Amino acid sequence: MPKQETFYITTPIYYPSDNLHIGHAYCSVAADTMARYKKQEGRDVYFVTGTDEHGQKIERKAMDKGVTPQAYVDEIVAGIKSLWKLMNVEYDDFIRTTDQRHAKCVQDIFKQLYEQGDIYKGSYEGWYCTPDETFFTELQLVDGKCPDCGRPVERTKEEAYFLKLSKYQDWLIQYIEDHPDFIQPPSRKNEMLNNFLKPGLNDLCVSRTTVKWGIPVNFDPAHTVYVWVDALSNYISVLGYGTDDDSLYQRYWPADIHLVGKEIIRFHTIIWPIILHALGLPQPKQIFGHGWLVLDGMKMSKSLGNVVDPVVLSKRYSSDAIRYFLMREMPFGADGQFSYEALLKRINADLANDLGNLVSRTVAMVEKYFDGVVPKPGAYEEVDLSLIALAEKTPKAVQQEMDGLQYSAALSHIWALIGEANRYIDLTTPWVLFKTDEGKQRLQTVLYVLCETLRFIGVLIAPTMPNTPDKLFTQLGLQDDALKTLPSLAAFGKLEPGTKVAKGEALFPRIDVEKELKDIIPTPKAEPAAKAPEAKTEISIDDFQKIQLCVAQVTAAEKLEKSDKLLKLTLSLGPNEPERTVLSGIAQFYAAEDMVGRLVVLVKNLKPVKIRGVRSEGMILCSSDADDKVLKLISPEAGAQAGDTVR
RNA sequence: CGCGGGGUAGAGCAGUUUGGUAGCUCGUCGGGCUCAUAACCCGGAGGUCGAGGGUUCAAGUCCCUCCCCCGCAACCA
Repeated sequence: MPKQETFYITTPIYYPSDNLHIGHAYCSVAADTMARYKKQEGRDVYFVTGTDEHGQKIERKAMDKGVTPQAYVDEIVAGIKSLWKLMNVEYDDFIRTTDQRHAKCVQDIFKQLYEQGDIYKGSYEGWYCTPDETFFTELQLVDGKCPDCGRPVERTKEEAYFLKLSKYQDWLIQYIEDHPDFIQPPSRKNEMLNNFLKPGLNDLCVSRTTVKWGIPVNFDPAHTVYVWVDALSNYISVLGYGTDDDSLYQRYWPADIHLVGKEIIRFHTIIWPIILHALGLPQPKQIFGHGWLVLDGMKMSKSLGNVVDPVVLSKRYSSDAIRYFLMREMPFGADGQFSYEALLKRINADLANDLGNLVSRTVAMVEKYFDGVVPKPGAYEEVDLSLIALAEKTPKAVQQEMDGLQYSAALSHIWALIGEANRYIDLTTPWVLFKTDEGKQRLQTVLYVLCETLRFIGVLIAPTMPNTPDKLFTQLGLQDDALKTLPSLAAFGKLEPGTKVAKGEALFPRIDVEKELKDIIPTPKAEPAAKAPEAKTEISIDDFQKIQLCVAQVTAAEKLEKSDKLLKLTLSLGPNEPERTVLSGIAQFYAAEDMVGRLVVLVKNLKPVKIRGVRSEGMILCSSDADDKVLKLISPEAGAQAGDTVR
């Protein structure tokens, strides 16, 4: 038997500090769809996903919850695995960075790089936040303070290991330029070259002594392997690289595609190739940076509270519908809008009306006109041949788009065929044919052509929608698995006449969009606390006392660059408290210079947020009219002192 | 002058590499059909392709200038 051509595809390993959102699902569904497609083509496919479980953030989250980091991630990972099951993401292996096999591999890689001089011991100079036990670079600081807690930081040195990125920089530039497909889409390539590679690489700090939740450096246990050497190595540790049995590594490496989000393409196209090159290993064939699903123009993130839960959606509308939407709605590689309205309209228009209804009307006619038996076709006429020709060329068109990871374009070819099939019914008017004997003869051919076209469609949608083809084939009465394969689409007409169809439930029931939007938009997870209290909602004095208000004096003010509305204010809270920085959206009403010296009312214990890179520690009170057109500062009368309590 | 991406009908997008009547989906308006999931099919309306200048017989597409939006350094796909 000839050796099958292999295909190795990966998703990033996700960071399980929290449950995943629809954006993660987007990436995994894309990888899964490609894996299924390549399997259909007959390739020997290996598809890997996993989780990147180390680091301080998880350490802290676990501590807050009062559990061990391992227990914490175990629970999240269980949720992630059940999500993939729900969404039919069928991976061959799931790698966790806390797996023994992974840790061993990382330690070996680290050691080898150290021994050959690509990793060296140096010192990491940075800013240290003592209460948080965290290092930050100059750039990470916000106003010279800790970006996490806002407290002052001190300049400190920490002993650390470094990876010599600089040594390989010229090689990498050359490699990227010699391999135009290495980084996809091409815009990402330009970004990497111009922004990072050409200005020059700094050596990368790859160990920490302050973070304990990680893989220890085995020859220097005070150190923990930090981030990227740990995370990126998963792509080969999962294949058993460096172990006694590295058969998977031998079989599948180099990867055909690393699918990653655009925010981490940098690490995958700079650090990872350099690690591999230093180890003397071949490069992955392609790194594809896809875009983001954005919600109202905003990136989806937990902190913004605008995440969309794929579990809720999949359970409510079926995972096939969600998968279809994700792959169809936006071109892969670019950002795309997510909205519930777009989702529901897609489901109705494409899945219920076009596909579902086509199946429904075809099967219904076979039942009505031929007692449910797929008829035997006669001679094809022009109208038949034109649909047949389209059906026959669609697999090829789909293949071309899939090879370029253009999922949306691939699906639109399939839907063009669905559209033509619907049109074909109108052109041939089966209900008229049925009225005469001559017409009935002709009707046999028409319905056969439709049934066979449905077989084509069922096979073609399978990678994107794994559950639907079986339902479709069952209705068609198609049993023979050999007719459910991609190669079986080589020629039209393989469907055996004589099989019995069975009309079943609607493949995709129509959704009442307006009603549904009302039900789903205030998502189950929406936080009522985020809303301003209604006028009639009464609160107790205890509730009110949770809000600490105080008088503050503006000591400095400036307009925030690139912002129409924001002023950056520095506030004094009296001699005993540190100054605060607060952003306020009043620039259209107050000039920065007029603010200095004013007394304002500050919400003191508001959770700090980072806005446009600046940390805002509180909020100052204003009155506003109904449309927020007129804002007026609330100021205490003369005589109040900065730091006074307001109640 | 930091870098990259984007600005095309009410909404969401394709088209820009290789200049040649501006296209798709949804929505909207009108018609057809009755096999079907109030579905399907046909047709119409709706765009100074961000602004200005240039090259050309011809520019959404090439060149120049400008404006606006988004992202950009370390564990957010």
